[in-house]
Amino acid sequence: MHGAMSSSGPRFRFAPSPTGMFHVGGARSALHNWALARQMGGAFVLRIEDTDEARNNPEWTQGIIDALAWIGISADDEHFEGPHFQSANADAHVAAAQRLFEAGVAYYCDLSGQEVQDRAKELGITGYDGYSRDRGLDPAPGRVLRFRVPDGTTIVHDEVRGEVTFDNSTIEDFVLLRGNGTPVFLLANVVDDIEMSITNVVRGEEHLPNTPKQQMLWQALGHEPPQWAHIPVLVNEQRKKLSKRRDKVALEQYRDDGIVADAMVNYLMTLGWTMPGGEEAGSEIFPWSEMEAAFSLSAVSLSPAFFDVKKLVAFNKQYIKNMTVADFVEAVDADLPPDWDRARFTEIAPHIMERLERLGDAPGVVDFLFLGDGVDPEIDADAWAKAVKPEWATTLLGEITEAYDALGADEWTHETLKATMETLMVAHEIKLGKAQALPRVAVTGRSVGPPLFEALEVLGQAETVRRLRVGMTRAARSAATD
RNA sequence: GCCCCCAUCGUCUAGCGGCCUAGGACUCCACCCUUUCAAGGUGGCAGCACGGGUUCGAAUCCCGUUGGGGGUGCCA
Repeated sequence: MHGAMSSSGPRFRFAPSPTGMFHVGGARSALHNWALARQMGGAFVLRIEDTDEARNNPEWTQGIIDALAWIGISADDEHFEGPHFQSANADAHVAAAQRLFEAGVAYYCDLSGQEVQDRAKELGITGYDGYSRDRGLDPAPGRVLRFRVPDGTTIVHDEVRGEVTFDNSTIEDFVLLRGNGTPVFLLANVVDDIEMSITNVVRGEEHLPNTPKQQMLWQALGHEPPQWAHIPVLVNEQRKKLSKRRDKVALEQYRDDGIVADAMVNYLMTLGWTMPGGEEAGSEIFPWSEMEAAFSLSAVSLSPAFFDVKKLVAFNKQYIKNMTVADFVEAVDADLPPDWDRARFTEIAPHIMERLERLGDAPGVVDFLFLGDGVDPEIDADAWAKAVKPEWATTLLGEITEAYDALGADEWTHETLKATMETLMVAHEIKLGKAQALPRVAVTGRSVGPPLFEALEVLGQAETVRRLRVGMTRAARSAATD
């Protein structure tokens, strides 16, 4: 699973914490790293940040790998490296902290969180005031190790935002090691990046405020900081950062909802970035290979983007429509009841592909073909009432039924079925659109569905005629009650 | 409160001083086509937050205001 480390190109990383479902924002970030690593012949390093919280991760880790694979980030690809686990590197984190302490750039403090707050309130400031900076405390249980933030300013060079300057006086002496001796994210993250020779950190904007701190750590540890890049966050309709509590953010959920992976990937890439050439093409739909080659951080927008499910679905429709029948049938297989005849489904598949918003909608539009012979579909009352209303409707239904019944087996094709109906309808001076209404409801139970004649061809002559006859009976009953 | 970031149609965006009476995509509406529904075609509604500068000329540069977002943990 560990990819080749032979490449000398840039090393990107994706470092999710295994806290559950895979966030769509994380997916976009992963895609950016993936595109860059591949186009530059570098590495995409997957590191699972499993410190604390979720300790037993095999399940979640596999979930992350599966989710990545779904959007095309394959662990088998030569550019893929990992997964590495942050927890396996705990000793190095502590050792780095130790070095920082010995070098005098970090010091111990015995104030509890509460005490820090109380002092701040008393002093009228916010955060930690550097109380223990010069107290020369030794390590001891309960004492935290803090970084001694130097005077001056820290300039972060960001590939999407340019230069961002922070006045160090606004950065408090932050914690490196907790009272129980364990490292915090800020430290562990930097130490791991250094150990894994990461050269490019591309992550969400929410990390921008952490960056000066991490940059100082890189330097204090004797390394040149990586090339930073902070991409804008994804927000909901309230313009708030997508949150697991309020919003539907799990990639897996969209997958289960019938969103095609390529559509998700394509849509995610349009958020904050525009594929060159899209305007001329009049479309934003592009194959991954082209987006991967064209993606550039300097072209990424600076503002948060709303994750619009409507547009995602529009993309999904496009992708479903453009699938091959074989791929489509394979993709919806899991959504189909096991007893449905796959061969029959394959016959009708081309006719429903351009009508679906989501893969999961497929069964619901063709279920009338899989009822089994002799089983009547459930007739929608409103649809039926509307279809029988015209005075010619019942008469025409009868004529069609007899004509279809009289057809030879080799004549049971959608062309003949259509031509037969057209011949009969002229006497009533109506168009095909109206003529097919009642037969459609009689056979399928609904007023909308796949093209009628194609569906009837698949259904077969015997069952079609049988249902039409049932329809005749029903029509007679409708007339009686009127 | 403090720090940082951001600001073009409802949404995602193109635009990087004159090509902009601001272009595309999604949504919505109308019409055409049509075997229902879709798809497709054509057209339409809709935007440079505001105020000052700079300039012959500003959506584009500068300043301010307002608005939004992110961060302010011994979470990651």
